[in-house]
Amino acid sequence: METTARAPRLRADAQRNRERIIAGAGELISERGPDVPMEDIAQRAGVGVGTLYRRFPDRHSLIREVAAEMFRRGIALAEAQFDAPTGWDAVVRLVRFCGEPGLGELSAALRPWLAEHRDGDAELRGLTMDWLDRFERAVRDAQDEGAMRTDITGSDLLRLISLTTCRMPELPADANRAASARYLEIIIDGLRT
Amino acid sequence: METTARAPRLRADAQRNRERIIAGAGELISERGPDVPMEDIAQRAGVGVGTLYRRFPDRHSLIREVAAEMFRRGIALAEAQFDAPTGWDAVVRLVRFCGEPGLGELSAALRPWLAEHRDGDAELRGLTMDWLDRFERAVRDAQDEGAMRTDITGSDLLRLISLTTCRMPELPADANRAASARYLEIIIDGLRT
Amino acid sequence: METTARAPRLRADAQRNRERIIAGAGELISERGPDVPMEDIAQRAGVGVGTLYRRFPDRHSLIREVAAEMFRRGIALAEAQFDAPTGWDAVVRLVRFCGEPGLGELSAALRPWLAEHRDGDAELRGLTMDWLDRFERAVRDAQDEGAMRTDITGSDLLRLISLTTCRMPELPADANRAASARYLEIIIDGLRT
Amino acid sequence: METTARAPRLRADAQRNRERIIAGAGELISERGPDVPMEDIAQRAGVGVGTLYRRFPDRHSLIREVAAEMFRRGIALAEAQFDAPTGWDAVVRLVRFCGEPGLGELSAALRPWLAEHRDGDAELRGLTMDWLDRFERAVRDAQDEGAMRTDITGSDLLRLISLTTCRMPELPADANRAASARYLEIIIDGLRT
DNA sequence: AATGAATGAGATTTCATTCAT
DNA sequence: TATGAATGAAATCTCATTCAT
Repeated sequence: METTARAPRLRADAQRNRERIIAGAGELISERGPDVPMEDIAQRAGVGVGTLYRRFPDRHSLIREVAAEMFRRGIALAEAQFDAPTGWDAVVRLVRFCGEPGLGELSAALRPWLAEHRDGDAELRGLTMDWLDRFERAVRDAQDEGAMRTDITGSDLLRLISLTTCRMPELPADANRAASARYLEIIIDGLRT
Repeated sequence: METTARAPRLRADAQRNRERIIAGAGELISERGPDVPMEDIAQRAGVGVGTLYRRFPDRHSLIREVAAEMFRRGIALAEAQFDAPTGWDAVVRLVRFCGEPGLGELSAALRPWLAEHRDGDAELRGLTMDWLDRFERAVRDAQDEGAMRTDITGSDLLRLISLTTCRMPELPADANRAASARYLEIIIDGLRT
Repeated sequence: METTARAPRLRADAQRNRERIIAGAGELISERGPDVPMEDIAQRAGVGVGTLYRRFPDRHSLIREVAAEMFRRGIALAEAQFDAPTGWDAVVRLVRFCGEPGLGELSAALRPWLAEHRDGDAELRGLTMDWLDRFERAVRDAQDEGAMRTDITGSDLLRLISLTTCRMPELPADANRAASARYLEIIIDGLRT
Repeated sequence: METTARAPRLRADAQRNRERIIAGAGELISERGPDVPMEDIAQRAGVGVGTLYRRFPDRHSLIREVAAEMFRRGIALAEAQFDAPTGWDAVVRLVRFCGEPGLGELSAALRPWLAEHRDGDAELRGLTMDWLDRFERAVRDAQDEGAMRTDITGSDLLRLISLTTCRMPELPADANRAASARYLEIIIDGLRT
């Protein structure tokens, strides 16, 4: 199955570059926000700027793709949870996935950008709805099993998870890191019936 | 008592300019992030860039002041709660204050900047500690009164409040707004013993 | 009387820069076409690129202004011919003006650009119509005096004048120059009754 | 007889590519000037850039060939007029040929490029001289027959023909088209004795 | 002191040309 | 041989900061 679909299938090396660009861009955006220079992104991916621009005509379309890919990963993961032993396990895995440093930081860094652009972008809107949808379905399954408290919706839970990754500037850096892990466990515990 | 401390007290109009710049910068940073052009900030404040630079030698020192002022307002508010009828009332007011759209958005927008710069800036570090401190004191007072549950610290509460203002890009804009208000009430309710 | 009108009147030095930019851009475009680097245009005008861009937000709007100014000069000249002793003199002056190296070359160099953009630009359309109009009026005056043959319209004449400045690549450069001067005289002679 | 001369005769398909490139480049240059991207030229010709560069080592040599081919076609046409019933017929055909939309526009678009490069390029110089030569010979033949006025040389006539194709930006697009056809007829009529 | 013009370094983007597939 | 991916130099454009008015 294709990850990116569209367009007349890339040559193997080009596809590899595309993936490295998306991955590298994700890292850099996590570290330094969505304004990080295109040149740096190219460098991180080990390609020239030209290659970056051949794949993504401008910064906007690159960031868009980074965001889209992030949601696609989430959706694929949710999809894969069909074979999880129980619905509860599926939810726990999804929650941990969202809390992973890579993903949590990226999604925090993209939050303002997405708030600005999501509504004008049909595909992105579709992806976020899709993601939210599967996430909520997983939650409902766990609730139907009786394993998870029922006074919380999927989107409540997503919001709670974001606590995990946001760093409070009132606290020193290590206090933040410690708190994040702690919150993740608290949340998972708190979800049990 | 001086609001701004330091420096040889400004002429009245200069002081007014300074305030308009800080206020305007706060708004723009909330709307468009801390990279918004200096020229736009000056315009929003109704002054020329020259004036902006006369007051703040560079972008860093301006943002720093915007952040500092934000904490000073919080500290002043906490201070003023000495006369609140009960400690619980004081906490509720502080929580609502943090949830105010203006403030909540600004602090969300400044979060990455602060995470990056707070540690190298003694005054800012002092202010955040001071703010956190008074906030925690208010919490403790309310807890001592027996009005507030005791398994939550001041910094836990601050983090919880941030749920109130963060917009989830998975949700459409109005769903976010609705959720924010709802969370604020849930949090306040949930704090009661 | 203001040449450029619009906008809140520029400071004296800024106005001077604006004029130097337009003039320099006109020269460079004549010499090297409408694609000359903006950096070179700035340099020719003795300013930094930044200044160029402050005055003209992008290449398009600069070229547009160069073209507009060219037509404004033509219109002003036509206007000034009210006091020419006879209508015939007015026409001769206008014809020579169009044939002047500065103007003729610029208008030749701008021809493709204008063909592409004139129709989408109301002000430019207005200016070209205005110019054509006054030119034709001058022609009619000379014809009414009986000094000029009547089987040629203003726009025919304009087209003829363009012969004067276009260089035929089939001929060596000096043959072209010689031919140009010769054509100008032939045209003027040929217009007499 | 070879059209392209030089080089070790191309394979049939390579030859076809070469021709499509020249043709496509001619069209694009007419439409968008000699700076049109190489990638677009390749696309118009239905080949990859690589193929384009295999045939023409750089942009200069491509445009050079487009121009050369244009002159070669003119020369061939003039050559073919040996069998025209009269010299006058030959001239009329040549004039119409130069006025053809495809050719007229291309030659107008190439004019500045040729003015810049012709002198440094012996083959191009030779071709233009050759073309001019045969054109003038045709004119002389017609004049010798007594069918054409004698106060006009071949190069005057070429210049006149350019009136036919040049678009005056002072006029709207359709006025230009109408005028072009009209001029062509006027010129042919005007050439008669 | 206030203004907004000027500057130029740096970011974005394009495209001629080379080279791996 | 044909293709189109990769490259990087050069162009466009933005904006923090300085400086003349």
